[in-house]
Amino acid sequence: MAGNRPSPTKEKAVRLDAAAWIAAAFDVLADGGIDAVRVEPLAKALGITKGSFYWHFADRRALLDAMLRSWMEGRIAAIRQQAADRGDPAVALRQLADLYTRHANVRGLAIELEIRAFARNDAGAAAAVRDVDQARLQQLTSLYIGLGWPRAKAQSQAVLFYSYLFGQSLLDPAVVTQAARDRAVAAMLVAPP
Amino acid sequence: MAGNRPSPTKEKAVRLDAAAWIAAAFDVLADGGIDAVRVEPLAKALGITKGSFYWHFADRRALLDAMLRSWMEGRIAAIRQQAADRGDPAVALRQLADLYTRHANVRGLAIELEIRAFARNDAGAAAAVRDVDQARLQQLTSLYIGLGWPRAKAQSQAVLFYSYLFGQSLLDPAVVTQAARDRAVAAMLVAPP
DNA sequence: AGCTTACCATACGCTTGCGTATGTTTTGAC
DNA sequence: GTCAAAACATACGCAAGCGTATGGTAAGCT
Repeated sequence: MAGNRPSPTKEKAVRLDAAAWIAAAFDVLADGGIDAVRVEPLAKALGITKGSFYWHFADRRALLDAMLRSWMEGRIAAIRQQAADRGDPAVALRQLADLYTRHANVRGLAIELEIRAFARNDAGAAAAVRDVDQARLQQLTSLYIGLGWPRAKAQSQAVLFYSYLFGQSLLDPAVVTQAARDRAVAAMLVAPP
Repeated sequence: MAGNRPSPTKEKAVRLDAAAWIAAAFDVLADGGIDAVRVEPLAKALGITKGSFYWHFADRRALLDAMLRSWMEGRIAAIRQQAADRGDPAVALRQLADLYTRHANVRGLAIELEIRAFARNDAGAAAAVRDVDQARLQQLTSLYIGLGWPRAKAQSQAVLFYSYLFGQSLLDPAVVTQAARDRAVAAMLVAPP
């Protein structure tokens, strides 16, 4: 026949690797949740068939595990990155608070929340979340210690800070004013006792 | 044949109503998430066929909506109940904190978290969650006002308190000591400024 | 050029779950 | 007891997705 060549417009017959599948999977995860990341719809979204998928992955579970590993390593790398920067602990805490309370990084937050939802019913996801939480809480604790807090209180304050950021991200933006959010953050960034 | 009467042991051919279906649906919701509440498995768990289900409900969505309505009305009724009690605001806050941070009401918390996860991808669920949050935040604000806080600070403190409870409930119990949780709660129950 | 390997397409069988259609049985009113 | 309505059973068609099997094509090596 005539017009049925592999690239009708401009796509030059892209060959995909596992990373491309994972990236696409994170896209549908961000809006749709873990149950939306299915291989056939994913293949359709990528303009390819699932023959490719089962070349790169053993099965659907392998993709999910790869996503969890990728997410975990990314988060922990980000922490090490930030820990290495060694700026003022106060501004570091404020930056973190702003990142989560002022709707920057919407996609990252969506992914995080979906993974946490997944973790409620999946041991592997729960392990990944646990490790990330542990690393972040350690980081936050050391920040509070850097501000002059005694160890025990720095730890509980880190728990408070961290828990608040996630809890608040679960609330509908309409029910809480930005001013209330800011005051709540300010209440957690008080001077050490 | 011989032993094939409708009730082999003691079940006396229970007739179900919509409420029974909803109750069973909350059970599988609590562990399994919203995608686990499917009509055929639900029927099997109830020892009945889906012929019953489609008598009581138009379709699966109708069940989900009924669950959301039931959950929302229950939560708001609980708030009114507690608001009517009119005890000491301090003990009321402490009771709430204990309820969420000391693993009482595991099932209720699981349901709540799953509904919140559902709300991320469903407008109806989001509306229910929003209404409940609004009512609870109002209640918490009035409690803080009862403690002597000025209105604006009472509001942001309520946001802090409420967000913390949920954020902390997302954390793996293993990464946070109970002592840290208790200290975090204590930090939110300080005297008014 | 020929061969191999990586990557993708196609086609199939299978399971799960939705919703519908059409029987049966149970229950309460009379 | 009769009858109508309520509650459930049974059986079907259908679609979505998983995983497999197998064939085809493009790249690189030699």
